[in-house]
Amino acid sequence: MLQNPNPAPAYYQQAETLLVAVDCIIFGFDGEKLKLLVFKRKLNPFAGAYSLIGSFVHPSESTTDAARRVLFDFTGLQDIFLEELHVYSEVDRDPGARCISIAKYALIRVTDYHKALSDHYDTEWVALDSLPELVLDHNRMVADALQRLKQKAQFYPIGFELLPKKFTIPMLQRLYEEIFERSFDARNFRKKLLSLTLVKPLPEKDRTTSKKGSFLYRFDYKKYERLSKKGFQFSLFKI
Amino acid sequence: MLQNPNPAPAYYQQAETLLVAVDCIIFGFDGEKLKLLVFKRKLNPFAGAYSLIGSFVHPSESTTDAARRVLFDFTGLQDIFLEELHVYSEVDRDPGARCISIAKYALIRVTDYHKALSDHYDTEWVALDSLPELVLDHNRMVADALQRLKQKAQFYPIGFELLPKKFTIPMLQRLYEEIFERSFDARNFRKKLLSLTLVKPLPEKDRTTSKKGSFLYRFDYKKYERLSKKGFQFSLFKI
DNA sequence: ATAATAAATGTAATTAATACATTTATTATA
DNA sequence: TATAATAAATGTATTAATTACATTTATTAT
Repeated sequence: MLQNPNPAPAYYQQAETLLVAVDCIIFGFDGEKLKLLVFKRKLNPFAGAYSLIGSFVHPSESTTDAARRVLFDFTGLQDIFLEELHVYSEVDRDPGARCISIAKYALIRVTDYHKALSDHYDTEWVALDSLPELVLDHNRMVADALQRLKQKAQFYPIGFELLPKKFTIPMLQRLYEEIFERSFDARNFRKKLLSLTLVKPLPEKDRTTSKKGSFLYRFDYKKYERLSKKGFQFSLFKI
Repeated sequence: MLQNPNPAPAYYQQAETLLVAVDCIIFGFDGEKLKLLVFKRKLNPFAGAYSLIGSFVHPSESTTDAARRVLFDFTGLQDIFLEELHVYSEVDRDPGARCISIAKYALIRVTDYHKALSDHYDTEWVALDSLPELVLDHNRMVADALQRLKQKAQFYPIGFELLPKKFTIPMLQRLYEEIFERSFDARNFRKKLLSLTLVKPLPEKDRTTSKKGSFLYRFDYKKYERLSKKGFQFSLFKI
């Protein structure tokens, strides 16, 4: 990286600064439905209304730092899937101030979340198909994030971030059916998944959904990384 | 959208503001090679160095407005493909000031650019495989944009934004070979393209590259929009 | 012992992708 | 005016991937 040869503070000083926020679209899957974690605001502005979980970005942190900070504060979770969605910067998007928001979406394992200790009891999981009205442009952010989730999940194995680390094939199928709003043939789904050889069978069964029980599997992230470096393209179905 | 019921300026006033910039990764294709439009800085900071084309975001404009403003200033072009790439916000990314940059990539038709009158003669097209060193984290931005271009071009018909509106099939194939750094079989490429029925044949030929001449086609954006709303997924090849 | 339930399994038919060589239209040159 | 040179255009057979579809299995509760 070139180092600045002639620092010219005047160049920067004549530019105007803006408020910069991050807002997190936090998805979860309870085994049945896709859910969104929202925040019921206790304080102004927008006291009593629902909003995404967010914060202003401090000068001493990157936008990723800020997002991870609020995710930790609100869920107690670290090391979760987090990816930038889009910058929302319309001049009139926030009537309170000129503020741009960098939206990021996160995928969390609801099972881990339940265990995690959070000091926030003002968060709520809501079903994506019956979202409340959210403040500002947050409903738009959620709609965009959902579209991105669909796009991304079609060619990247990010669905596994929403399941417990040990999952069954029927669980994964239900998640895919929920994300893509369509059904899959159980035989073909299983066959295609196993043909990728990216899930490792475990000698254990999950017995919460049937008497027979269903074998548990684990996604092999290392193998996926190796293959994708060689040009492998993950996909479980053709549109 | 909920309107702010209790404006609370104090909430905003206690937050710190940041400098926000946009930087544009501008791709072009000259029929042979992928090119990047860069700016040779005449003034400080970084006088004499190469940089992406960018600007600070004014409080009175969105980040898209800002990007379109600089694109127009530097190329004279409007209505070009422009999409957000990523927010670069590492605390130490700019030694001159705490400044985040929203990188956007643009695809332009070099043929149009040559015609456009621009009052900037300090821009240069450089080949992507022999990029100069750029200021700050701009080389990283270009690398990320190139990766995004590959990803996006695989499932969206954005390659057509880099070609003249009337193009030949061999031209398109050369562009794809350049983007994906691989070769395609001319028969299979043509067959696949025509099977999508998204390019309309014209009764004209381009004779700049052969004595025989090659028929010109036009991409049918309206048909593509219609089909993609029904779930159609554009793709010219399997990885 | 039987009923009930979700999990697990295989094959044939269809569709899509790949590999591969010759002819065509045209211009420049002998 | 015949020939050489050049890039464009074309078809088929093989292989791989996707789809459609119905029965058996393991287990628990009755």
